[in-house]
Amino acid sequence: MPDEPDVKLIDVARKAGCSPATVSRVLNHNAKVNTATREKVLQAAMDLAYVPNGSARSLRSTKSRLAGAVIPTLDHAIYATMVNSLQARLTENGVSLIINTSSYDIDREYEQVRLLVERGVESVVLVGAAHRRETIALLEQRNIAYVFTYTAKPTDIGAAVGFDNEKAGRLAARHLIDLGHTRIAMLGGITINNDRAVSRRDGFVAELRDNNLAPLGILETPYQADGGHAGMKRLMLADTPPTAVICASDIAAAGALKYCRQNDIAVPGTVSVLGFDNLDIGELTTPELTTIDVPAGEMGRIAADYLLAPAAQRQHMRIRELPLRLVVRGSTAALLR
Amino acid sequence: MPDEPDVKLIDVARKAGCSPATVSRVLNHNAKVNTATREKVLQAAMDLAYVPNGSARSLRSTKSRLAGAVIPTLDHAIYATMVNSLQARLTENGVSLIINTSSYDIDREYEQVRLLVERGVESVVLVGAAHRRETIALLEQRNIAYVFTYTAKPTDIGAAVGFDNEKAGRLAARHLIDLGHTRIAMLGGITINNDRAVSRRDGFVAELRDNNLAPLGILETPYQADGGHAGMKRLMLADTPPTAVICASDIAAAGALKYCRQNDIAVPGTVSVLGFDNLDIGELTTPELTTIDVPAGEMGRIAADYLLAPAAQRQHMRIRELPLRLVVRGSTAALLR
DNA sequence: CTGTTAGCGCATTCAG
DNA sequence: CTGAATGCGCTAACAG
Repeated sequence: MPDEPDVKLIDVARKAGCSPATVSRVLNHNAKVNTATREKVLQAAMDLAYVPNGSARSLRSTKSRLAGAVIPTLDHAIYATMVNSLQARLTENGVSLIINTSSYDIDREYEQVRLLVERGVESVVLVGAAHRRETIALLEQRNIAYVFTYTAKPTDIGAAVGFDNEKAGRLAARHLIDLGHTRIAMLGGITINNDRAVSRRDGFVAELRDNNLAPLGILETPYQADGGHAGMKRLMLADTPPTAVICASDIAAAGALKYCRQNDIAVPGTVSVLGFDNLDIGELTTPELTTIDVPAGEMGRIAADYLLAPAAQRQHMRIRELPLRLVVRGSTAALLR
Repeated sequence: MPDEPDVKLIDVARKAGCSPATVSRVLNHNAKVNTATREKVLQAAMDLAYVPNGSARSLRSTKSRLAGAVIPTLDHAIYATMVNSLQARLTENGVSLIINTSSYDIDREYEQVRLLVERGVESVVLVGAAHRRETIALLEQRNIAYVFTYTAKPTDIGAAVGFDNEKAGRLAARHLIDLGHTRIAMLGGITINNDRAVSRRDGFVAELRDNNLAPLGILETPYQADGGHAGMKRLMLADTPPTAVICASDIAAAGALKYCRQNDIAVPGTVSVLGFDNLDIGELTTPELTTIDVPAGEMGRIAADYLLAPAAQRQHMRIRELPLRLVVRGSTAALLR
């Protein structure tokens, strides 16, 4: 099946016996076109298996129906889930999504955004509130809509949909304090270039301080089971081991749990473990994980709605703080005396 | 910062004191250009923060540097991981990736592919070997490179990178047979529109038959923990419960494990449980999961390499069957008599 | 309601 | 090595 010369709009016009403009009208903004000719055009397009040329279309109309997302990685469910719903919502509205990953590196993020701009995206989804000046400047200058996710902290100009990471850190600490713990450690995320991890840590520390407590230790660990495992080991072998540990993610928490199981450390008897994200895995470990729910899917959906909204309406949608929810399961318990 | 009128190639030319053609040459195929003027052009482009217009570029050159992927969902690590490495490899080579999801529906898949064609993608990644005729015809007709993943079964014309799903089914069965099991059930994936689940089931049944065994039951379950939980329940409450169960994925297997734990059914003492995919979660359950490794990341990388290769070379890369690996951990054991 | 005209921004001929 | 000219396929004005 050799490639027949691509059929274009003008071929459809010829076959339908009308002008290219009319074909364009039928295929697009549905401006008033006689029903009879409309049918003929549609028929002709069908017969010829016509597929419009998006490049030509964008070039002429300066509308690309393209959006971009730059996320740290797709290899973590919390981002994959967000992108999944973002993509679904955008596609429902005829917008295609280009995805790029930054590996948590804001310089790479900038490069990727540049690429997206080059591709002609009309909107961009970013993660977090910390970005290079150039990134934002570029977006502003090209008049591209953008929104930050996983944060509720917009810049002067940017919008945000997500949650307050500091509150998240406080919420976690609060839960453990309420259970009577005083020796609380954190197995936090890597804070370099990750403003969300920073805020959560700060919130955690602040909440302890407000209760005249100090963290027993703050370790940073990648969002992986191994990291949680190794971190828990360090924590539990210390002179003064914690009675409660806040983990950067459910994955890390599951790794921490594994360390405890392997070493006959009772959870939550000896040490309480708190996860973060509310991933599926939290219900599959033994004990099941107490965690903080991150509404990833909803974030994707809302981000899409924001970007799809007419520019005028966007003003009123600039901050969308989603509620944080503590999910209490079996891995945390009151401190035994 | 109001939107200054977008700077275009001709502006760069003016600023650099040369013709647009020269600027184009500098920015692209690096055809011989005097080093001095090249520098001036680069400088001017920098100063003006010039970003080329991709649409115009593609329209003129008929090269879009765009690829597309249509996968069932991003909400399952096995696909997200593949896409993650696919994207990384493509980006390294200046190709952007548009992602669409089909929800395991080949009619939707066709729609998405059409959209991708419209966007001008030069190559497409699909999952599995079962697709609508129209999908393949469209790709062939437009001369778009495409590759199937998670399968080693190419069509007459399409390429494939993945593994033999029937072998996977057989491998799973083999492991349990070797352990002395005869009452073996399957908690398989939904087979509608999923040729891979079909093949794995067929391989499973075939291997049993080759050993004069018949499956004790085959249930279909979505790739979720709940499904595994519910399926395991049905299986274990049957008149003749199995002594070994093959699950569609590690997620389902983890759900099955949970059911057993809740009901004091010993794993692997009373029943062995075999997972599939080798996700992180497999090392975090109790017991840890015996599973079959699916090289998702490698698939993405290889698929990218295939699509990036010059058309001539692709002929020699059409099938790439990756090895399947049984990962034995604690959830399977020899049958006790 | 429909056709005609004129580019969108760029890469590619073809001459110099 | 460089410039001038010519559309890529389509849609937005403007007439009719």
